[in-house]
Amino acid sequence: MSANEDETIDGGEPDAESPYTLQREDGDDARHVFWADAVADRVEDRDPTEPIVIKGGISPSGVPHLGNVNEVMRGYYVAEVLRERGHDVRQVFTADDRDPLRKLPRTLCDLEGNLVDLGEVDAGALGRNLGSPYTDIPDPFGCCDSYGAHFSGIIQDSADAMDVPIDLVSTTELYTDGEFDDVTRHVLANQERAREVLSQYQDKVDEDYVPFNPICEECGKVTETVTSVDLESDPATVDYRCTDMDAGDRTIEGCGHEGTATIREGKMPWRFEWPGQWQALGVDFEPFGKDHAEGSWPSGQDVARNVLEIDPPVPMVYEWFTLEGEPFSSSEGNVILVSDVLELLEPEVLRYFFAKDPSKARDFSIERLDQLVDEFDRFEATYFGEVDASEDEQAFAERVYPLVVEEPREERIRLPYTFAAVLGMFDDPELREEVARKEDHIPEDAPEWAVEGALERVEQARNWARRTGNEFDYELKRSEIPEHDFDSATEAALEELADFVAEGHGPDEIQGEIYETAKRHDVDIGDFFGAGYRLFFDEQQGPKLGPFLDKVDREFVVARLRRDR
RNA sequence: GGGCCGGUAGCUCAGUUUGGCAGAGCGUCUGGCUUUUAACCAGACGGUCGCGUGUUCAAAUCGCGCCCGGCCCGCCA
Repeated sequence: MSANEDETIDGGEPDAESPYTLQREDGDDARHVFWADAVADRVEDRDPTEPIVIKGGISPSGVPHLGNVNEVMRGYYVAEVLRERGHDVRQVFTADDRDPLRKLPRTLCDLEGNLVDLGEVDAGALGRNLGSPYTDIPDPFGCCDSYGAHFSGIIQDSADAMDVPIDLVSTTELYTDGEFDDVTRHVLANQERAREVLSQYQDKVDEDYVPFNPICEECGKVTETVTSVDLESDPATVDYRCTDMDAGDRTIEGCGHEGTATIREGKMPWRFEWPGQWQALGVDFEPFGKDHAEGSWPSGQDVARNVLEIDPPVPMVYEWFTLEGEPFSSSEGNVILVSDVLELLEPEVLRYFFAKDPSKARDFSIERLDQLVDEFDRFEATYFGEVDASEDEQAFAERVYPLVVEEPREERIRLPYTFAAVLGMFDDPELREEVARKEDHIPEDAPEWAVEGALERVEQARNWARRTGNEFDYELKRSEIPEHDFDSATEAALEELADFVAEGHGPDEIQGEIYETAKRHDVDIGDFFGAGYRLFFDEQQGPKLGPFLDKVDREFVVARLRRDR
């Protein structure tokens, strides 16, 4: 915050601390190749008490897609850097599960991450719960304690799958367990101050605004009309009337009930709840998406300083990324979960993706996933000094690679991703290994664990090829011969090639014979290969044919070359 | 309309704080691997660094103006 010395703390003006932390490094700070080091410097500048607390959080409102993983991974790297520097760090993740359901999601997902249309669950039950906190709504899948618990659980699973230790904190529990008592009471005791501060950011804040929304004991909905506040009770209470609530383009009707709720039976509005979490949890750093940068953050840090009288955490805005060039949208089906991604690549590749500069907008593309994996492979090879790389690349790899993988091990083997995809056409693991060795992708003396690790990628790359249906998705057309139309010369050449294969030759001989046969019959070599790919894959291109024909059972190959079956 | 972030090769991205020859990988093309088809090797092609302008010996980098995309400026999170 030393870049802007002139911030005003007179209460009349919003403070001007920019959340674009990565753009505001001070001249006297060391220059870092890794953004998390710059953030860690800023955290240390606060002289934080241990453990240092790093937070992320989302509202468990529906399908937790890959974009939400920013909330976990960005904090994780800062946490790891601080741990490296000898600090005790706690990474918490709040499930903001006392938020009310404001509209019906069109798409949900089960615990395995399978997308499920709203129509396939009890949509009526969900509809009756509009306006109620996520933790009070029954799980539409019936497998968890509540709607909120269902989606929080998926977030926890995602973090586990990426090997990131988080303390998942339920915001509902912060209220019900009384951990929010002090901060809620403080805000209510300083209502006027609270109104004064927030009114600078929200026009709707007027004389009647009370920064607490009780849950109606009659209908269970979060409601907004508080008629009086009693701070003498313990816990404090509010009287309320259950009135209509605006929710986007529609209104959620209140039941009209008049009652009393304790401050454990409701919630603060987000603009206070967020800073309240900073205080109750002692947060030192929190990354957030760019949607918060010009709205919640300015008001949040103002509330922190001038209502709660605490220092807000070090902020960091991250850019959103897109999926195949389009925004994430579960209703449009443009969504992908961590569990989906981990069927396509290793966790460390995904961790690498989140180690890149958070201030850059990026696209995550399944179609071109091979580019990301290749980039990771190069990053890894750079760390081990196996490729020529620029100074910048080297410096980045040296600094970041150890944080991305569980343990740097030089003997690790990475099959090139597209090669692995092609190997996926063999179901037999031994065959995969044999071909990979033959093509020099596995060294003679490779340790067993490294070979196993390398072959795991075959399964993932095959999933990728199948999912995208791309040019690496070779499927041996075993059961039925593909449609074909060859001239007589080609047919004669195929006969001869069949005879050659029937005699029993090795992969290299078969490869050579393909050329020879084509030449003898005056068939264009490219066309002849094409005929082979047509017969076996119903494609125009394919894997190197000699070794392939050598691997598939001979009887079938001979018969197929003769077009017998 | 106002504020903020982003825009670098066909694609994915480094490089922008602290000005110093425009970079990498992939793709493409050419050649090689005593035979074009997952691989490998060598080379080539590929750029108005969104546009304009100012400062400077020197600008992708700094200033100003503009264009495009996104986010925020109601509510909610």
